[in-house]
Amino acid sequence: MLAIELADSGVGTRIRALRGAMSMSLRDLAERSGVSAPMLSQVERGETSPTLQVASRIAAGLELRLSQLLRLDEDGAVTIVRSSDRRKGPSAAKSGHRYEILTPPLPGQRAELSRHTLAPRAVTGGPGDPPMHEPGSRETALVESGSVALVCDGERHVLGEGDCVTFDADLPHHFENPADNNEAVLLAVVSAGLRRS
Amino acid sequence: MLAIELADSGVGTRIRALRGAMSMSLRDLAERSGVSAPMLSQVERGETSPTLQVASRIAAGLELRLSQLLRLDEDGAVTIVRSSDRRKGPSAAKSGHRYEILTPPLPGQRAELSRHTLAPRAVTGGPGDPPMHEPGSRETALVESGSVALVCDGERHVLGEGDCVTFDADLPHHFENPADNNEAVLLAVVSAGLRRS
DNA sequence: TGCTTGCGTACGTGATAACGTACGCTCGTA
DNA sequence: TACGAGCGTACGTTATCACGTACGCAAGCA
Repeated sequence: MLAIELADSGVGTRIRALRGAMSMSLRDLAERSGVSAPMLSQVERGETSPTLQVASRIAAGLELRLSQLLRLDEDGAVTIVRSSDRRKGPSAAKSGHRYEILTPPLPGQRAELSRHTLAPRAVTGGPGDPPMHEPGSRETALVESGSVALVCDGERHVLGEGDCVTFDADLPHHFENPADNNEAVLLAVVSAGLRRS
Repeated sequence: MLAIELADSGVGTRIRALRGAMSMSLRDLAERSGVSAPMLSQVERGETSPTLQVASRIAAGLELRLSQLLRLDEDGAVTIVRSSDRRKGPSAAKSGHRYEILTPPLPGQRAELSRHTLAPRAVTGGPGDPPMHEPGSRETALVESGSVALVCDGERHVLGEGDCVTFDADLPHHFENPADNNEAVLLAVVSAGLRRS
């Protein structure tokens, strides 16, 4: 009816380009994929939206996984967060702890990278800080400069510049800067726990 | 007819799991996605193979891109190219690229942190470098010092010091140091694709 | 010119995807 | 027990996907 360009998500154009790049005819790809040549033609021109079944077969004929084929036409495969354009935590007015999140706020993001700066004697875990982590998540922290103490589940571990620590992020924990004069900077990677089914 | 399990690529099961994780009913997702509840039910049970159109709408209702949704069920079937067994990469004798892996080789580790150093004009992806990443994985790179160009899926992105980029790590990609004089250092976080539940 | 070979696309038919409606089911609640 | 309210699924109809066939077209060769 009104399906003027509903199906045109760009996949068709991409398929045609890939097929051309492999110098295959519609019938060639038809034989490889098990999808009829007229069907391929319609899909390539965006006149119809194939089912996942046939789309998967088409991708296979192009020696791709369907997700790979589709991803080519989805923006967001590459996301750049400029140093000037960061999500920042609250300023370190009182706590002496400030941080910025380096990874974009995309769904499907499974690891979050953040940089934390601790003033002398400052401690993470103040009000406004990310309170806790999802069960099953793990955290890796790399000391960029200065010195940092990790207090995790009651135990205290002192880390020097360049040291790297990995621990279960769903345990109660916080970082401290034990120095009296020097700022400390650390990078934290929090990887989410696996989803339950 | 014979369509016993033709449509069962597992995506239905995955949709049902994701919907449950968000504690949504079929009608909830129906409203969000614009796909009827009975249709969703059939898709979830693998009784029918949705078109790319509706599959895309379903993914949107789950706040995912279709490629992300599909990728979750494809990783199990694919051969895994392990990045590296050793903790340290080869010395940068010729390529001008050396790296070290900062995270421990523990089972259950879902994010790997590594630091890469690129000599002037050096390029990653040489022989001995980790060739590619597991399907479904994503990579985040932070430029510690110098300047770096990311070439991902044919497109080139130039990053300055402090910039951070996130992209699908199973796309063909490599880093270059475009400078003639200065070394470049970058941190890379590779988060593995989700495994089957 | 005429024939052949290959390309991509219009056509008509059967299969099926997608919809709206309505049913059976398990809960809390009166 | 009765009764909504919520869930997921069976049913029948319509839209359309997917196929096989057949057509128009351009290029290579007698």
